[in-house]
Amino acid sequence: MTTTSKPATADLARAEALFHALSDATRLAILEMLRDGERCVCELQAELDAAQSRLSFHLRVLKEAGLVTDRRDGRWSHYRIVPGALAEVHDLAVAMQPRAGTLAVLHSGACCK
Amino acid sequence: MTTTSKPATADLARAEALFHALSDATRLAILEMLRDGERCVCELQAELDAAQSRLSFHLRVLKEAGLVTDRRDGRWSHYRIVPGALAEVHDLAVAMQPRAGTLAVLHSGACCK
DNA sequence: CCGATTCATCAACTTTTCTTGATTGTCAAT
DNA sequence: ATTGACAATCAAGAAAAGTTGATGAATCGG
Repeated sequence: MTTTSKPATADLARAEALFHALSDATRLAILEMLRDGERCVCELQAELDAAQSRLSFHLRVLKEAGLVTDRRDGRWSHYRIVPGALAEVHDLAVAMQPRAGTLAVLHSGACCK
Repeated sequence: MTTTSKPATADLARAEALFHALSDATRLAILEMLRDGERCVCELQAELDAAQSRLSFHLRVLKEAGLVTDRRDGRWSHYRIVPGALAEVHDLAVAMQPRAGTLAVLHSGACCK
């Protein structure tokens, strides 16, 4: 049997990293742009009106979190969303939901003595 | 018709706040404990082995993000997960997914000139 | 080869977030 | 009333994250 069990510390770290990568307006805006498909850095830069090094910084954060990948083509770098990444976030949110039947339950027994 | 449209800035701010609240190991651990139902602060404190003021700080972050609520009972504060909150995260993740048919598309036209 | 373009990286700085210890308020028991 | 327990809040410091401007590597066009 595989009931809803306690998450391993690895999962915790993964969740932390993913959510952190998503906790910034610039990065969310980047992901929003990438929803339409691949984009090169200069396009992102133009549309987001962000300094080049700032953008580079945020792209790196997204990349290290596994949310995007890049592809080099001559002088240009193209970024795109990693297919499964958002699904992972999705799954995390589901896994964090309260266990069945516990929502209104006032946790058995009075708390602290 | 209601196609997948650009998210309003309000949504962006909300997403940012939610993800930020979730981007910390202590807060994730708290939420994990609350999955079983309501808990008082002293219980969380004991199980998480965290200083009282530290816990209070994180509980406040979770509360301000709308992820938990508290209920005062005498000297004790009981925290619980806000039912819809995780679903909101879930929905955000879904809304961020690449638009249909764009995953492998190399964004029309070469980028920058 | 030379200059210009695209982008990553670095160091210095600013801002935000987290932690710690102390204080304060509230409640309950005696 | 006094005492002790629980928890929120505060101020100060430490740590992490984000910004900026400069430098350098790689690529392309002439």
